[in-house]
Amino acid sequence: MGATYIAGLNPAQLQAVEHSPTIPLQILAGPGSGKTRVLTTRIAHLILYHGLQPSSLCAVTFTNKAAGEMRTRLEKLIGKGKTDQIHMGTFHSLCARFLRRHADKVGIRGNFTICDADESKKLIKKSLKQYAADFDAVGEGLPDPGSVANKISQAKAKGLSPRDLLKEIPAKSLRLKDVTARVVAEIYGEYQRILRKSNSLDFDDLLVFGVRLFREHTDVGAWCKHILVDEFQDTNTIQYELMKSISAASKCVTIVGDPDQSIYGWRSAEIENIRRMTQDYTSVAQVLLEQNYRSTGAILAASVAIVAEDKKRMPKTLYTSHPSGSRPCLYGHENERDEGLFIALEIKRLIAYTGGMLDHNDFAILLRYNSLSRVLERELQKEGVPIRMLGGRKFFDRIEIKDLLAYLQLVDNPQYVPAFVRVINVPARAIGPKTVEQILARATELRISPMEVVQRIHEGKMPDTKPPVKRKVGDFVDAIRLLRERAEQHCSPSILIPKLVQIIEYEEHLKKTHKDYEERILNVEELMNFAAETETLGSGDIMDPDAPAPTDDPMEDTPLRSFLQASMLSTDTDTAEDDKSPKVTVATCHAAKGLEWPVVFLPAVEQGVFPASRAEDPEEERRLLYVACTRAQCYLTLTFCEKRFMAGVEQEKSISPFISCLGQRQRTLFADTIPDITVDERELAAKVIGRTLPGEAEITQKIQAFKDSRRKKPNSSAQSAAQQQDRGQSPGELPRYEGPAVFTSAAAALRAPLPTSTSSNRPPLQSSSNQVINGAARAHDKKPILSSSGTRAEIKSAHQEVIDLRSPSPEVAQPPKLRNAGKVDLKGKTPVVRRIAGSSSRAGSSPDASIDLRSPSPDLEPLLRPQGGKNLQIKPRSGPSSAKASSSSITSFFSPSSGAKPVVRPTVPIPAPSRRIVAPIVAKPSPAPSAISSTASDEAATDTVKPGTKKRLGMGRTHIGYSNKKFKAPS
DNA sequence: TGTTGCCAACTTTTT
DNA sequence: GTTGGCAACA
Repeated sequence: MGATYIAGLNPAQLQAVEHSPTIPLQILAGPGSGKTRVLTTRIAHLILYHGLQPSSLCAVTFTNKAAGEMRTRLEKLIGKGKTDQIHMGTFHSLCARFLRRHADKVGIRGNFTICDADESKKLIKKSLKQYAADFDAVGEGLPDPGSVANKISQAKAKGLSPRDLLKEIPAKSLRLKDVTARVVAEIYGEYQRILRKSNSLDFDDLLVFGVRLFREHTDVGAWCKHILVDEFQDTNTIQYELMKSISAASKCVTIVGDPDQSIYGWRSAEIENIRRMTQDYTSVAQVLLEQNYRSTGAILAASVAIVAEDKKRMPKTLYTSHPSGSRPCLYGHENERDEGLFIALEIKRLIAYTGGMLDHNDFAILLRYNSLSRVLERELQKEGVPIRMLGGRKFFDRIEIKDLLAYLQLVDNPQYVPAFVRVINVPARAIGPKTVEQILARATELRISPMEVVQRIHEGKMPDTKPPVKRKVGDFVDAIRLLRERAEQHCSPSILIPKLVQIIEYEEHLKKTHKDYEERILNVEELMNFAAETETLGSGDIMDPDAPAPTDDPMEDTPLRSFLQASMLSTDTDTAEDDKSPKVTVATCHAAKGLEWPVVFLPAVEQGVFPASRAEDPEEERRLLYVACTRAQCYLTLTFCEKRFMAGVEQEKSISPFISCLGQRQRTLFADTIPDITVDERELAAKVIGRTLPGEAEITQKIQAFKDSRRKKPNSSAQSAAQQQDRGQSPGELPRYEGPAVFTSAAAALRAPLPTSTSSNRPPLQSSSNQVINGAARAHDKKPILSSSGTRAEIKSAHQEVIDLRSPSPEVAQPPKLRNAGKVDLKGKTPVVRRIAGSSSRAGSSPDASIDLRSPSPDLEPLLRPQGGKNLQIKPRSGPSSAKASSSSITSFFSPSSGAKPVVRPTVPIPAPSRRIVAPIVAKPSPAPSAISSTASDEAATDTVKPGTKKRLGMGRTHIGYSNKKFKAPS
């Protein structure tokens, strides 16, 4: 059938799209294999070809962002009208939608408030205090409320009730484990009671009640003729149950997933669900998408090598039609500052050497966890590399935002206790914790909400209240009442919020209580923008478009409620950013799922980070690294440090076992030098990402400009000379910096047993256009070409000048002494002033508000950060022989048998290599054997959002506080 | 009751 | 390097 929307699909993709709508289907899709495209095309096909009503389809994604992306694509395929009718969203948002409508069927009210993780943790913490004695009895302190919250969440994800938990615990046991389990079960019960009393559901409850709703009231899900689930490998038990109950009538399911990319086990995701589905549904078909359209062969090879070390993994064949390209770079640094600087300079270098074909939007730095971003951000800022932080609910977690939302929540749902507690004394009304406790106790006693209590006090209906309290709560009660009247007239939040801010004089409150009030006021404004945006998006996005629902509850589906729900269920990743200037994305590996960038950096590929020291499942960590690596299209750089500050302590680090276990292959899969961006290399990159290079003249000019900028660093020569002498070096001498990648790989190679399988040991440097990476080719695959022999890596003599500029680390390595000295001088006993993130360049920021002592003035800057000067021209590094010669000394240093604490560096300094191993480059990749023209398929298969193009990232807002530090690029 | 300052603990990932 | 909790004071 020659429908245009299926043009350009490869055979496997086509098979998935055209698969019978009545037979359950599993699409197992490797990274970059076009799964989102297949999913959306299948939806279009179900509607356009099979004639299914859009409103009879349910499409579930893992994040709002993915849902948005799917929506955009579908609108292009089938138009906005049809797209809007599809039930689309995350499991959570779908449940929320249906629960609003059918709340009464599961014993809740339609105006329930979604309790966020923060508030539930507070509730749990409060409950936990009552159990101090229990833990005292076993000689322990109270456990972390977060861990209790986690356990409760896990129980819910498995569909277990408090009673179910209690059943598993031996009665009267005094073992810590059992005491904890018992307390958790009891707190779980109490927590649920509080939530019910507050007319509130937490994230997990949305699913729990959702399952209950669909399972017990089959009519609620009767519309569903086909359900499609994305990222199925990350569904947990309750989500699986939800899928099952929604599809109970039709039994028609399509899932897309990749067991290799299962990274949410910690959130109770069950890879097992894939197998389970084949049992629960009859005659489930499987289609494998194994052609990668995203990455170069070398990147895919290295990524697959990492994940293939998981022996329990189902082996599969991934191949790419892209050429091999340069190998991912594995680069070591002395510390995280050097690492950050290296990344900053490498970003600049790649932009220059591609003549600006790449801009900042094309770069991502993916971190194992957020706190790794701190040093990195600073170094990037110093080098003027603009970044955006991606992910988290940072915006909605801000004090000022939570305060305002709490007011609105209270307006919508007066029973919601967490909001009441939060804002009863905001702005300060002299109602302290004691009074609040009394009000709460009163509420419990009278079986009414605390809001009702203060209303009665205010109205004088509560006789035994002391007069001051009556006076104090007056403003509060009036404010809420006024807002409620407006809300009842369906007044939109974008009007309500300014009104609220005005009547509680919130800006004045911020000025009084926060030094950085300006930022916070801007955040408040941003909240208004967000409100306006949700309104224009239309309620169809929030509320169920199906069944226009003339219910008896006049409060249902108010703009306010839609807004609150959107606030609770969205991450700021989903929301717009108004600053469209190109920025480097910094994100966690988890948040990067489903995204891709031409260039990806992966800092801290170290033991204790990959895998994270607290990680429970190392294989999941391995997969996480795999997911991160496979985000890269052209260039991938893994870095690690010898030393890193963690939790305020400097720790010796070694390279991640996920890399070192590769043994010999580490050297064939990864380069220990940064890629040499030759003309060929540039062209290859342009082809992979489907762009056109600027002319060579322009490129040459950009390169020259970059070189000049590295040479002419103001104030640098004197400073760096001083710096060098400080380190006992004479000016002009190469600082002691040894490319640790060399010695680590050497050490690792000797430590790890050699791989036995010859096929897996094959160097990935083949010049075929179609490359089998791992495992055997399947029958239905296009026959990939395998270059016959393990091609010897071509050794190119380095282009000296490029090397000089390309190796930024030595001349800019931080002398710790000097840095510390600077720190002490500046900070000393000076009281710490809260940092105002990003405000320094903002016009109108009041100069006396606060001073950021941590980012010194330009005059001090050179002292703290010596830059490479012209007297620091880098000598050619010595050749491979010397690197080899010194490997033995390093080996002993890294040898696990040497029990002594490792010294920072080997006694014999190892010069970094000038040897450059460059993967053979295919100038013109031949078309894939089976007839898909690479241009068509390239375009066809993009299954991800290109950062910076149409995607909207981050709440482009002034972020304050920990890990919210956004800075502007110095102009 | 509000404010300040110090100390300690904590840093995995998210709907 | 940041944040929250707690104690001491206004």
